[in-house]
Amino acid sequence: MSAPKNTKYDFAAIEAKWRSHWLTEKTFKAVPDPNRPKYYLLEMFPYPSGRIHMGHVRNYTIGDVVARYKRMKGFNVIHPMGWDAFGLPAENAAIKHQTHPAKWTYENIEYMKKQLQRMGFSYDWDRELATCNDSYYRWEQLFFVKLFEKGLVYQRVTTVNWCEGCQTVLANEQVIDGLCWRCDRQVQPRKMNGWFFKITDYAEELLAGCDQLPGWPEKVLTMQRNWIGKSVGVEVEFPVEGLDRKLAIFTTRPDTIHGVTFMSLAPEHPWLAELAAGTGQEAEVAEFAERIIAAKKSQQPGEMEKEGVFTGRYCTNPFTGERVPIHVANFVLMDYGTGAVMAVPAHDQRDFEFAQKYNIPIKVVIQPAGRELLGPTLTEAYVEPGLLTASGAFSGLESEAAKAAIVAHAEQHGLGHGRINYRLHDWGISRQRYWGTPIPMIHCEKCGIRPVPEADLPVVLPKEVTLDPTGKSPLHAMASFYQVDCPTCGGLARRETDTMDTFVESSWYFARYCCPDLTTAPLDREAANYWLPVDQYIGGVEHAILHLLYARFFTKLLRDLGYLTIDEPFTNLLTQGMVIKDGAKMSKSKGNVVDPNDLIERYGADTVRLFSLFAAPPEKELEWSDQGVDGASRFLFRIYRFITNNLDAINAAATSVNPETLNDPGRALHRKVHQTIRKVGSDIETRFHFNTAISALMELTNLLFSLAGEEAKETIAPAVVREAVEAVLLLLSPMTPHLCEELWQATGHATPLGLHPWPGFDEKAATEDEIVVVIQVNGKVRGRLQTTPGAAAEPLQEQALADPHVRKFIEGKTVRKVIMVPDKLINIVVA
RNA sequence: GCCUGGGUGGCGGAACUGGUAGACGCAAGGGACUUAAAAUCCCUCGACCGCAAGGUUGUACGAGUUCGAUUCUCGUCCCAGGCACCA
Repeated sequence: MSAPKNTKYDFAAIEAKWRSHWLTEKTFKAVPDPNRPKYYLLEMFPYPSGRIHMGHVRNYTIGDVVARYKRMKGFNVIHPMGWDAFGLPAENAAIKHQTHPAKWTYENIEYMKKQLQRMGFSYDWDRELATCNDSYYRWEQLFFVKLFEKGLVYQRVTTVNWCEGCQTVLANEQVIDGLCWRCDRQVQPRKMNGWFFKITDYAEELLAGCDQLPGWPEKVLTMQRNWIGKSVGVEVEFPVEGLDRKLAIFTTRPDTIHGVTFMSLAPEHPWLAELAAGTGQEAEVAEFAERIIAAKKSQQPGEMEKEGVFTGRYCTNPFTGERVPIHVANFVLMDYGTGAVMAVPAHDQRDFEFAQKYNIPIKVVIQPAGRELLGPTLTEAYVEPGLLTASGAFSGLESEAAKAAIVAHAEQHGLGHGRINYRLHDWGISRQRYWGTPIPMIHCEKCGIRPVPEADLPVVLPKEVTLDPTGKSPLHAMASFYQVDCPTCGGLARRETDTMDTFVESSWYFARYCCPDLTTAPLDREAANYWLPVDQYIGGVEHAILHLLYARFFTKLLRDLGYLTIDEPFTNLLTQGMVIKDGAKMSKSKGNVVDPNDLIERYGADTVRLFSLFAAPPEKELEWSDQGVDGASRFLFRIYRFITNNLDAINAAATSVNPETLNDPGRALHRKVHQTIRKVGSDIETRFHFNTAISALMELTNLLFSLAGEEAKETIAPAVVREAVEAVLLLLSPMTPHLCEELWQATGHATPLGLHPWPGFDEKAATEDEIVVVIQVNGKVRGRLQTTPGAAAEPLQEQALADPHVRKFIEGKTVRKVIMVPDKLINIVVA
């Protein structure tokens, strides 16, 4: 193998060779081995949308480097890949192209799998799974039935988020700014029957767990904490005048309860008509509520002006006995707390604005230190803590103490009780579409809702269907599917025709990878105990709430069903940044999309991998640059050329270096080799900064080429050159595995690099024997001294003071002190 | 409005724990090789002053702490992401 000076290497041939080698040899097959430490590396699996995009390339390249690195470090690495294969795009594409979602999906999987293999990712393909396969989703149905029996799954009618475009319901997490997360259409409230997972039962544990995840980015944890939205407060009941009813409100500010001057109810509050009845306000209240509810359907939520109407009825403040008028207000939410709010205009900005608009009294009950507030002169609500005033027996207490005292009082006198509220709602998982996991439930008129008996599972999604162009699920009208016998009474019953949210599949796939082919149970205890939890999870931040919260929740569910023993699925999380081009996210509409296929074709997979690692640290955005790719490609060509042009010398060289016998350039290269091994290892290990690891390797090769290339002035020991070449190949191999394997083989190695141990470094060899110490005068660099590490301070200091250039800056001034930082600098302070 | 991040050359980005700011790469300019181009190789490259040695200045802006600040503290401005009538 020898190459003319300037040729490029045949990356297509080299990559094809190693690609098929890895596949046929099953180099990356993961087998449990109790004697070796395991390492579970996982990247978020893709939706098989057709072809991979640059985001996948980046995500999976980062993961692959870590997987390969950990393997070389001696870990038993599991690195699986699969397909998040249920979902709407398949159904929509099938409708559009007159095909079947399964056909579309499996064809995409086949194509994308080839693409991933072309990138050289070190997956154990024997563990591949697709969630649309009944061998996968059948277990999900089993979980569903078991959870139903435990009361963690239930059905109810509620107002849901309906997307007309997708013809289905969305979870709260899937509604972004009032728009559908997938098609950007305005979401509408609609009353519907649906299935829910009781995630709120786990709210507290999910929240507390955030403190047990030091390997997660703080940003993601903050987002999850906010989403769960815990607030501690009290529920108090206000008796309604003239009706045998008590109006319940939730508040986190019981300390302000003596300042209540009105009540506000949500427009959806079920008591409105009853409250207004007989007061003369009936028509106005009904009309107002209707108008506001209608407005919510078409308008994006946002800050709107506070508005309301008096219901004509009063209730009584149980603490003061005061009469409190009840209003309907547009800013009160029905689905948080009780849908009714006690209004304290002096200490809540919303209530303040409302009270001003409708001339409702403002009663100050909290006074700040050092000034006195008066209701009529307030310009905004005072929301900070302070001392209670005009609050009966509680006057004079500090707000925090007053909260506790007032809650205690309420509980003692039966006026209310302490309560914790969460912003998090139960997870609605019913989807009215076809391409998903059938919900294994049966509706019987006589027996009610019955789960499909375990022996009858799975409920297979029927393949022979004709899709309706509107998106309406064919299951709803498919008698052969929905007509079943009731498992309890045997009478005619109706099978549930909704399917599950696809986030259910992605909530436990990481566990199924431990035993993807097991047919007798969803999970193999032993395998799961060995491999789980995932040591490192890598994916986009866009899943910070949705997928990552659901997966944490499901892990706890499966633990409580006895399938898993872990509490948290992912020990460490890396959220990689987006790939952008010309400052914007790649998108068809902007026309700035880069197709990985074209790049692989033109530069080879190794170059594409190298550039995506080099251009930015993983958590930051990556600005794609065509010229940058050229640079990465040049670097690999230079390595190839150097090694092939010097192959005979390298192969003839001794395999160990004797530092004693080296000349200066030889020692310099030897030192650089060991410094580079140290730096690349720590850059990958401690912070995934592949960009600096690569730049260190570039420095090493630059030195190697200048000292041992054709322009070199002095010849250096071939053993050092060999050492340098081997270090470059080993250190670079997780990033550009094909080329490195090829050159590794060419330099006479029989075992593949992928299974070779990561090189160690010699601290002594890495130590500089000459260093430069900077001389500063008043913090400004005025000179430099060459010395050896650990040189004595005194003579150095003298040398510094004697330096002719330095003298110019000291002359005529007194030296106040001299600061010495060993092996770094000398700062002479003069005045 | 609130909560996170972040602001360093023409560009992507380096700088460990407060110690030589700008590693590495890209672009640009100059040169070598070539009939020519591509490729490759060599040199220069924050700004200002200077023939040079060298000096001044410079990490969004303004203060502060320190012998010394991109790094720590306070204030201001700007950008990105998340949440947003949650009582």
